[in-house]
Amino acid sequence: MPELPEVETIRRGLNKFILNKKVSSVKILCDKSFIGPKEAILGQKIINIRRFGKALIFDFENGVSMMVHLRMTGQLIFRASGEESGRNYLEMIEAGDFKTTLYTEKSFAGGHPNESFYSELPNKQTRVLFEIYEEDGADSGTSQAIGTLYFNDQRKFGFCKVIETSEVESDSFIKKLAKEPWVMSVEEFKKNLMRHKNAEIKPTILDQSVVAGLGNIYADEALYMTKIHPERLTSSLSDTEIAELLEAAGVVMQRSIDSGGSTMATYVKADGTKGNYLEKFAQVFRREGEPCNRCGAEIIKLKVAGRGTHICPNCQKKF
DNA sequence: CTAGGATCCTGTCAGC
DNA sequence: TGCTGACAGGATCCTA
Repeated sequence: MPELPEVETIRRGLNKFILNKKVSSVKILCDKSFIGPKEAILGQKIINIRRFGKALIFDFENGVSMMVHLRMTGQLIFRASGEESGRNYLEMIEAGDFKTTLYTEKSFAGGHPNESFYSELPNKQTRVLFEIYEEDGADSGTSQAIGTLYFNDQRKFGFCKVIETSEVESDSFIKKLAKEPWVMSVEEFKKNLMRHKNAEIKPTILDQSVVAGLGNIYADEALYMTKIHPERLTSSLSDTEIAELLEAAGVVMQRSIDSGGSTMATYVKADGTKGNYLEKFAQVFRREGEPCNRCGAEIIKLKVAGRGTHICPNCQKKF
C-alpha cells in the first residue's frame, strides 16, 4: 500500500485539481468501500485536503469531512472531463511521448501502482466515482464539469468514510496515531518503542501508534540504513540506535516525498516503458539476490512477523 | 496491558 | 492448460 510519502504525494497532486471544487455526484460500486451518508457531501466545496499519517481527509465547507484510507491496494485517480478512457495516455505512452506534463494538465494518479493509472476507467477495481465541478463565476450561477475522481481498490481493504469535521481527530484510527518521525522527540520515540519491548523491532515500527507513516518498504529501508536486524527485540536497541532509527525513518520518507512517491509520473518512465519507482531509492526492498550497495553482500528476503522483509545479512546482524 | 496469528479481499505468479 | 498454494507497500480483531 501507499505509505506516508505516497499519500502525501496524492494530497499535493489532488490539491491542484480538486481544491475549491465541488462534488456533483458520488457513485458507489462497492458498498463496503464507502461508509456514511454520501448525500452529506453532494454539492459541497472541498476547502481543504489534509493528511494524518497514511490517512487523507477531505474537508467540505458544510462541516463534513471524508476520510480516505488506501490500505494495501487503494488508488486515487483524477481524470479531467473527456479523458476518462485513458486512451490519450496510452497512445502517448506507446508513442514514447510520456511526460509529466500529462499528469499536471489532465490527470493525476497515485497509490498502489498498476495499469489503472493510465488505462480506461472505471474498471473492475473501481469502487467509488466522484464527479467534480466548479461554478463558472460568482454571479453567473452556471457550473462546469471538471472531471472525475476514481477510488480504485483491488482488495477492498481501503475505504472512504464520511464524518463530521469536528469528529476527525477523535476517529479511532486518527486518535491513536503517533507523531510523524520528523516532529517526534527521541525520548517520545523510545517511550513508544518500549511499550513493545519483547516484540521484534520491525513490527514495532510498523505500529502506527509508535511512529506514524512507516509501512513495509520504509521500515525495511530505515532498518537497513541503521544496520539493525528486523528480528532484534525492541528492548535490545541502544539509545544511539533508537535515535538513528528515528532519524532514518524521517529521512527515507522525506526522500521519497521529494521524489514524488509512486505516482503515474514515476510509475511510467519518461521513455514510456513501465518503470519501477523503487529503483530510485530502495536499497533493500525487492532487491533480494542483488548486491548490497554498502558492502556487496547479497540482499536476502525473509519473513518477519508475517511480512516479507529484505535485509543485507552482512550489514544487519541479529546479535 | 502485550504478542502473535488470523482475517478482510482480489489477483498474480511459480510450480506442478 | 488447469490447478494449487504462496504472497501482496495495512490495520484490526481475537486469543492466550
